[in-house]
Amino acid sequence: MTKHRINRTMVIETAVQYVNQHGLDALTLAAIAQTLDIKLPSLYNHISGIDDLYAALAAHGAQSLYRCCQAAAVGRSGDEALRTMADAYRDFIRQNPGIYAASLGLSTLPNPALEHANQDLMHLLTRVLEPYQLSPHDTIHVLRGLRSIVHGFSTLEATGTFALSVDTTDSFQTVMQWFITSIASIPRI
Amino acid sequence: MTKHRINRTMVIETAVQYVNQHGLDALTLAAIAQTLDIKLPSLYNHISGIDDLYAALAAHGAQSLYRCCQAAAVGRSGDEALRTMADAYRDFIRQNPGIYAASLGLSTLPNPALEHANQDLMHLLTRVLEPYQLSPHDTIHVLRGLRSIVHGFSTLEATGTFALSVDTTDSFQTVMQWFITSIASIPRI
DNA sequence: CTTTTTAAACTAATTATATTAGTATAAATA
DNA sequence: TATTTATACTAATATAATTAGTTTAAAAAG
Repeated sequence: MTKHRINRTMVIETAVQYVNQHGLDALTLAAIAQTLDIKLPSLYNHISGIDDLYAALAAHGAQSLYRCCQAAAVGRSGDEALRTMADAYRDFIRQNPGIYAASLGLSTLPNPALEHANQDLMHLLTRVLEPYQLSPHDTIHVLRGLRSIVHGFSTLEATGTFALSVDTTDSFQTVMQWFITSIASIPRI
Repeated sequence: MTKHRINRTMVIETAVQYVNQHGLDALTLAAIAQTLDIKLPSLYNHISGIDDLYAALAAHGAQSLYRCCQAAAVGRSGDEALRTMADAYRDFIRQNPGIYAASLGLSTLPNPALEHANQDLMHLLTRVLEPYQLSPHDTIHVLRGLRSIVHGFSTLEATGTFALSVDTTDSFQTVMQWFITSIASIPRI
């Protein structure tokens, strides 16, 4: 009789698939155990509990999002880089709603891997903003504005807040273009 | 021996206080029952279950938010009205994080009262945008942009995503001013 | 190759939460 | 005053997370 030989990576990968298909709120250890064809308590050989799993999903999500944005920025600069990264960020949320929700890290526990990935993303955005020669102060404002628009638009879109009358991609790109134009008109140092 | 004579309004009000203090995720029927000094199953005389309570909180939150924004717009117009409403929206989220989270209505169940309150808010914003004489199409883009910025900024702020280096109110008002300036520069009909 | 150790599965039991069923009683009404 | 109704209760069930303790297959040591 063969043992299952599950490992931590398999548990997390299974949970990633699960939350993207069924939503973060639907995540239960019972569901993950059943998918892996083991009994629920056996999961505790690989994770220390459901909070550990949440933390792993959060870090995984933030790292995936970072790589996604990084890939979008390769070989581009200025307005075009910002547009492409914004589209990539939104697409990531559309295709990975559960993992993105996890990456917002509702838990109050410290999560170094999550924080590191978030910092990587901030550094990437900061580098893309360099050609605009903004003051450090204005750079922070722009970073916060960018993230607010992309995060806000995508989550409202995901929760079905927007009516169906007008194409959401059209709205998103229009709003992004307004913001990018605003950046260009900020007084330089 | 006196009976407690709880009613539905008291249950919902208790839950409102509770989620704003402890977060939406911490809401349990046991906690509400204990606060009201009754046994848990007695709550079922006033609500049909926890999903009913979630729905009631969502409607309550959206209605409160609407009244908040409405009050902020009284006696103001144009850029000033937009600025004041945006500040009111953000302040509402800061002061009522649990109820705002509930109003985003993660549940997939239909919630007429919630949808009605959301429509009221959209109509209010649409009226405030009238002086800008935008096309219906552009009005939709602006509404979605406004909501994305305010919602996105406030939720990222609430989850502690922003570093502490620069005052968040400064960032918020700066980003809002950029957006309002963008609206003014949209070609008219 | 055999023995020992370790990792990872298991069963069983506990706690917390939501829910339902059925009962008792205070308050409102006829 | 008698009846009805609303609202509280106790008791029991289902699902979920967790812990304790046991078994066994795989890996490592001899």
